[in-house]
Amino acid sequence: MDNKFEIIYKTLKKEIIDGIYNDTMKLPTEAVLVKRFDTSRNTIRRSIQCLNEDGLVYSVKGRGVVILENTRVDEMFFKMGNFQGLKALSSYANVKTATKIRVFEELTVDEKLSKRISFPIGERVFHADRIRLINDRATMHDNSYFKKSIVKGLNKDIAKESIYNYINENLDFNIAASKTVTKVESANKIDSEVLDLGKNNCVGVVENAVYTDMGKLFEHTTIRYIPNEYAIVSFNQSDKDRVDHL
Amino acid sequence: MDNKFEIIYKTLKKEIIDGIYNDTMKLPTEAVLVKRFDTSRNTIRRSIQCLNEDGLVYSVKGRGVVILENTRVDEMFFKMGNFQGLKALSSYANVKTATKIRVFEELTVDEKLSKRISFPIGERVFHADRIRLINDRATMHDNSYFKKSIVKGLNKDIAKESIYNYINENLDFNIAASKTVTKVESANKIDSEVLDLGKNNCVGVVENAVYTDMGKLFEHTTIRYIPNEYAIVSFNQSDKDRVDHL
DNA sequence: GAGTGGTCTAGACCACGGT
DNA sequence: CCGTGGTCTAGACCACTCC
Repeated sequence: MDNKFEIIYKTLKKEIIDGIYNDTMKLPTEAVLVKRFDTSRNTIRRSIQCLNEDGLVYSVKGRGVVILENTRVDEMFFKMGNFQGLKALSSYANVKTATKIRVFEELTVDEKLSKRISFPIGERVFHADRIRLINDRATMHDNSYFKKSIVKGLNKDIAKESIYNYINENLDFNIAASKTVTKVESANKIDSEVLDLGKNNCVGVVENAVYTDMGKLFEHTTIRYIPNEYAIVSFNQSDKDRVDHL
Repeated sequence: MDNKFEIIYKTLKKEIIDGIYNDTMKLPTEAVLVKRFDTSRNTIRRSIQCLNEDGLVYSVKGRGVVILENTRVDEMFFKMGNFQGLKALSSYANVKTATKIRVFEELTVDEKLSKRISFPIGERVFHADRIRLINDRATMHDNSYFKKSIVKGLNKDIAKESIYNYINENLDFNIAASKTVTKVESANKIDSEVLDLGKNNCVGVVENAVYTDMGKLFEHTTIRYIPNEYAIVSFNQSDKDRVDHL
């Protein structure tokens, strides 16, 4: 799985991290890279685009491809694909995780639920309400709905382990993308009951809508998690022109 | 500023939102679009890439470009460029905003500060500590550091208004990108003093490192904000292959 | 004006999905 | 097998930065 543009991307990435361009803080010009890698300009540009998405470089017309200074933030950098994008602030070493199932049931989406999770009224769904324990502390509370028509054969045992493993290994679709809303809210009665909040009376909330590669929304999960344990990292660019006007 | 690929992008975006493709939930094939817009395939692919970045479509090799189902999340969708990416949950209508300056000073980065904000030791910086009021409520506390060598001539009056307007109108660089860490933390003593937390004892925290288009880190801001008022929205894709191994 | 990245063209071949 | 998107080439012209 190593395309030409990926090889070039990885090569340049390593060189940037190793500090080879620290004198100029710029990449060589596209023309130079074309010659060096004996490839076309489009392929070079594709590689540079990858570096850009990583937050390593930024291109300016007429000036060149500038290398962005490093920050402490980079130490925490990662890509978030789904709810696991919530990276534990504590190191992963010596972490004991477990899942406790509060509810696992099958039900039909009514009007109220439909408004909340954007599934059509009448859709049959699996509802899984789970607590995530880290080192015996209840740090996360996941409330998930899966479309039965897509995630066939889901059951309590699978929910206790990894639903995503089950999908990857047994079902005929792939997970393509997700849309996420992140908030901070006052803790409600359930939060204080099921999460180890300690003295804290607020939670982080992530609402996550997940899509199959057929374009179908198949999962909606609301995660409520305790403070001081998780972080989300992202890289953002001033959209040079395009504006969102949905 | 309307390139060909942008025109096509906007056209297709409108058609998707208008539901023209709702029967198949797929875009026409690239070949069809090439003919329709009388352009090259690369340009069509560029337009589709824009739609993809908006979270509207997802391409699958051999199958086509699938349109993603809509969700309630889309109602809140927006691009976050810097700290303003914290979108107020309350509507923007009838909102009175104000800024109160707690501290404005010039200082030199020492070792402790350097570790926190990734500016080199000895760098001269402006330090602005500001409270954002929305409808007379203290909802956000910004603690910002700007490199003096880059943001020349910053002063208290400018900090009271918009530093970004000042940069755009008076300085010779542009803002390129930012890296962000988002967390939830227990409120500290200062938080309870300066923010209208009410009964809440936690805050949302955004750490933001901002870059010029010369690749220079020039601003570090830590925003601490009250619960229940702000949300961050994002679109994420399963990186088909590329993995981050910095 | 010289050099740089941004847009665009018109092809080619490959890998995967569905029939 | 055919149709689809993914990769890649080898050019062209334009817009911007910087000297």
